Order: sequence, then C-alpha cells, then structure tokens
Amino acid sequence: MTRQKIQIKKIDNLAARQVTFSKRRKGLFKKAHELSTLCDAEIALLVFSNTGKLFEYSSTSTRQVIERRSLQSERIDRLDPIPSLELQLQSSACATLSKEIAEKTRELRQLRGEELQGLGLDELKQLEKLVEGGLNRVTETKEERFLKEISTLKSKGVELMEENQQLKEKMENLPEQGQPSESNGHAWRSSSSDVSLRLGLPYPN
Amino acid sequence: MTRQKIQIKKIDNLAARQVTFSKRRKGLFKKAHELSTLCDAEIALLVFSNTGKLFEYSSTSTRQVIERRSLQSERIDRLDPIPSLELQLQSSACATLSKEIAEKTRELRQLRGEELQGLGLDELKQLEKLVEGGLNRVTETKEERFLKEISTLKSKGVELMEENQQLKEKMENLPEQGQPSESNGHAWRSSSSDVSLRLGLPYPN
DNA sequence: AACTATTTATAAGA
DNA sequence: TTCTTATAAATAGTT
Repeated sequence: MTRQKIQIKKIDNLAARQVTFSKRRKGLFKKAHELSTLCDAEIALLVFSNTGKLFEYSSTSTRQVIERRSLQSERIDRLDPIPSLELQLQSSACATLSKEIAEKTRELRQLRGEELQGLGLDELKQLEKLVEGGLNRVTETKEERFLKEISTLKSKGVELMEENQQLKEKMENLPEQGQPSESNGHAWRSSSSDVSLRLGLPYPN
Repeated sequence: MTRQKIQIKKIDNLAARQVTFSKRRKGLFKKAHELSTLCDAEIALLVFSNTGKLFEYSSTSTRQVIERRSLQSERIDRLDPIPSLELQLQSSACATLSKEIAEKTRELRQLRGEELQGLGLDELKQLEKLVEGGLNRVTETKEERFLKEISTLKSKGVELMEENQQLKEKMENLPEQGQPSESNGHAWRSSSSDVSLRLGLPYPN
C-alpha cells in the first residue's frame, strides 16, 4: 500500500512477515477501537499469529461478546441430545490439528533428509537450497557465539592480568618481613605471569 | 479522516453514525482479511451494531478460533456450564496436539535457522551437525536422481539409435522405386546419426 | 451510491 | 525494534 503496492497473498519472507504482522495488527486494532467508539458497536477481535500467539481486542470483554454471539446464533444445538455440536466441532478441530502435525512431521523429515523418495528433481533442488540456507544461518550463529565467548574470555583475562599486576606491585612494595611463606609470594608472581597462556588467549592484551 | 479530521468519539447523528458504521465495518473486515492472508494468521472478528445486529468475519471458522482461544486461556472463562466428560477429554487431546504443533514448529524453524537465539553453543553445534546430515542426504538423493535421469536418457538414446539403424537398413534394402519422397529418406538418416548429440549424452553408448 | 480532498495506513529502507 | 518517507488506501463530508 505504499512505496509499492503489494499483492494480498502470504508473505514468504519470515522477517518481513513478522514486521508486517506487527504493523497491521496494530492498525487493525486501532480501526476496531475507532469503529466501536464512533458507532457505539460491541466488538471482539481475536488474532492468532503464525506461531500460535494470541492477540485480542475487545470493546467490552471478549467473553461477553462471544456469549452474546452464542445467544444470537441459534442455540438450537442446546437441543441436540447426542453428539453435541461442540463435540463435533472439537472433533473437527482435532482432525485439523492432526493433519497439521502430519504435515509438519513430513516437513521435518524432509529437512532432515529422511523422506525424500516422493520428491522430484526440482523439489529436491529447492529443498537443498532451503537446507543450505538453514545450515548457513546455524553456522553463522554458532560462530558469532564462539567469537562472543572468545572476547568474553579475553576481557576476563585482561582483568585478571591487571589484578595480578596490582597484586605483584603490592607484594614488591611490602618490606621484607618474615612472612608465613616466602615461596607463596613467588608462586603468586609466577602464576600471574602466564594467565594469557592458561586461558589460551591469542595475545596478552 | 478526510475533508476534515474527526474526533474519535460517539457520532451523535444517527444517520451519519449508520453510514460511518457501514463504511468502516467494510474497511475493518477488509483489513482483517488482508492480515490473515498476508501473515498466515487465524482471525475472528465479531461486531455487534448499535441496533444489535451481528456481523462477523473469520479466516477459518469463528467457532474454531473461539475454541482455540478457550484452549489458550486455560478455560478461565468457560462458556459451557457442564463441559461433558467427552468434551473435556477432547479438549485435553486438542491441547496435547496443539503443544505438539508448537514443538514441531519450533524444530522446523530451528532447522531453517530461524529461531536460534535461545540456543547455547553446544546445542548450536549439535543442530549444525543435524542440518549438515540432512543437507548431505538431500544432496545425495538429488544427485542420485540426476544420475538416474541421465542413464534413463542414455538408454532411450541407445534405443532410438538402434531403431534408427534398423530403419536405415530397411531403407537401404529397398529397391529404388519412385517413392513418395526421396528426400524423406535422407532426412531420416541425417537426423538419426546425431541422437547422442541432441540428447546431450556424454558418449554414444 | 459516487465523488474527492484529506487523512491515515503502511512498504520499504535505514 | 523503531523511525522515516513516499505512496497506497481509507474515509468525512458533499452531491
């Protein structure tokens, strides 16, 4: 609707879809609120994201609006003695969920390279691209994490070296006075001098 | 919002309110539909007019969306006075299925490298291995398929060449007798001699 | 129901 | 995520 007109069909790119979802959800809620205020309407708006998260708006209370709807839309089903309408509805919901699970299971197996026999050459090429993309992102993330780890260790090393340096200076400034152990002091110096080696740091600073 | 900006408060004039209600309701429903399509969201929108008339939109079915919400909100507000035992059982089955879907969705996204922020270094390494394995299997399968395709084409090529050879021999064994077209025979020979080239076969056998 | 001057929403990019 | 901005879309008031 701006910069460029878009087609109303599912947005493929995940990030773009999430951004659009946020923006448009906000816009939709605003419009719903305006309509309820301007025209004194009672409104309930339920939105489940792709990922299953629920967002809702209601001019009064969602429950109240839903109850009002139940009253309107024929409560004939109250008379249904046997397989209550709700039971039927839930059954079909379960069936839908089951189908969704089957589909996701198949996708998962394909991404893991486990159920490839049904696929054509083109589908295989597409799948390969998808998995390559995933692998790249995973590898990138892993390496970023590694680098972060390394730089954390580096700065810890620097801190330790500074601390040790201060300790060394304190030790040297102490007048020689028959302390419990002289070798103790020596050990401090020697252990403090190779912190960067023990931590595997590339260079001491 | 045009000609003049309006305040978002109840419109006093009845006629104007009704007109605005129609216009904005239409706009709101359109926006809801666009959001559900663009972002693959499940939406239910209930609007009661001033006069008590119900208008509703749903991407799937209003009941289904409401059921899904009931599951999420852990039945805080139950609309059923006595949820029959069967209904309860089914509800919990649905809840289980929903959880399974959420889990599989998360796995899928991780395999696609889309939801990595929560993972530790070890988990990332493991995931990388998994995706690498998948990629290898997909690539292998794809290449097998390629080879199969190639050998199929090869044998077809051989068949064609043999058939052409037979045809050539038949042609040559025919005594010269004013046939419909001599050039026809020539065309056959010339096209039959380069089957392997036209099919892009690596070598004629 | 149509028109249109404006306001509002928003796609793309930063 | 949030901001910006050019442009598309919605719509208030009018006919």
